[in-house]
Amino acid sequence: MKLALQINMNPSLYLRDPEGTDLGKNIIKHSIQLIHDTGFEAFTFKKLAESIGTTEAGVYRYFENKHKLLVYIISWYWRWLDFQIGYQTKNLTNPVSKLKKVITILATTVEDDLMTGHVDESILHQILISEGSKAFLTKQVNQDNKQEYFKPYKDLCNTVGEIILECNPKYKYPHSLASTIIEMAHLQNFFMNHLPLLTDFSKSKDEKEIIKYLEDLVFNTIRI
Amino acid sequence: MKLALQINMNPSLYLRDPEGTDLGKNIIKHSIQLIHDTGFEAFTFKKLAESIGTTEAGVYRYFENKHKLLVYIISWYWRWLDFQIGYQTKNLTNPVSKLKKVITILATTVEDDLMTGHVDESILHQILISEGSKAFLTKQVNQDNKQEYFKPYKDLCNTVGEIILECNPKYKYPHSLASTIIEMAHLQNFFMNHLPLLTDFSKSKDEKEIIKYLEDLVFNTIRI
DNA sequence: TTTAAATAATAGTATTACTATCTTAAATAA
DNA sequence: TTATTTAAGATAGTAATACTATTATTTAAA
Repeated sequence: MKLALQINMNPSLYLRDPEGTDLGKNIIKHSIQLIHDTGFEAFTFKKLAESIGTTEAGVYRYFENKHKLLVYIISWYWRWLDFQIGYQTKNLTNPVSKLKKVITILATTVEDDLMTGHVDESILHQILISEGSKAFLTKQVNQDNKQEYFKPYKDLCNTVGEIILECNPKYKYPHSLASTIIEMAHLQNFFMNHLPLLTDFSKSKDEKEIIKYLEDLVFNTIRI
Repeated sequence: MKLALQINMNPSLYLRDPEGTDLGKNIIKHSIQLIHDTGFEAFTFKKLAESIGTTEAGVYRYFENKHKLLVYIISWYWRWLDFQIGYQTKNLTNPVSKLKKVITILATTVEDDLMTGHVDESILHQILISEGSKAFLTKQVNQDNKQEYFKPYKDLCNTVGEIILECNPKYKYPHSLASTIIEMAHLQNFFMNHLPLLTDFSKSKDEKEIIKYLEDLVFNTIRI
């Protein structure tokens, strides 16, 4: 018996549902690995096809282009994070503990979740750090947004915003603070590892420091 | 008589100094316009050459590739911001006023500075919002960093960090908070205009709201 | 005035980002 | 069981990108 967590995705992101076939699952699995290894700029469908053992045309039958594949992968992770937050905070009654949990989830490199066979969440977390913002920092962002490509991000932001409001119902900027926490959980990690002088964690290079920084930022801001 | 502000750039960013010739200045001027119009992904040296009225080979004599040109442009703006902050805060004695000034400078779309003939700062500000993080979110970030490409960003971050410490010498994360302010001044602007549900400024779409959010964030965090 | 340097003009290459077509293999329906 | 749809594999082709190289022409400095 195998438990499976099914995350449902926006169908206009793909031509054929990658969850439905072995080749599809391989496309997801190998693209996560390859984007992580080479970076999104150098990532091509040809290299992906080679690493799977299929042809370029085979990949194109599933995804129109590499941008949509990136958005697929990134928004999959946003949904997964949203699910994790719901799951890991559902028994907590104290909103401050909830928010601390949220920060920890966002800022910690996760272990591979066995409930999602072909997706390695620990690599996905790295991709979100390095490539995440490339999903929306494009000229087509408004069109993509109309197609609801970023709904998972908005949902995640909303979940976090709700918890912020539980801590302090009068706080005026719950969504902005939520997106700040999410983005900074990733960006401070990138800076810590690659441009350490932009952070105060250059010595330890420890994720726990990022968590402490974010907790200090958030709880002072909402005055807890 | 013409006042000119000369910003000195890292020579390993270019093959020939673009500040030294008309063609060079045209490359900077038109690339700022073209990157803004088409986005960095669609920006090519061929299109740039056409818009200038020169040839592709002409551009390649100045810059090895479009990534270096982007880093050149972005780091020019970091330096300019750093200069602006120094200039506009030098007569302020109160550190809190200084920090407010900094936030305003970072979050406000500037007007074209006439001291820098061929550079339009208001467009550059837009480029920083949409393309800025692409300068460092690459696989080559460590190499680029060794070449000191991001020194202007670090200097800027340090300037802001110093002012934070003037406000509260005991605050523990001046660099991280500085990079958070800089990044969020840009990203909240992008979200406000393209993904408004990730912010709390969806109705007004007013930069002043971002400033208020950042001031609230910063001064509560450092407990002023 | 000579000479060196910068630019313009042109051509060429490997790779990328696709599209199209045709064949084969596997699953399903009649 | 056969017929038929459907997915996958194999191959080819194209326009654009990201360069490099070569030669000719103009401009500027010695």
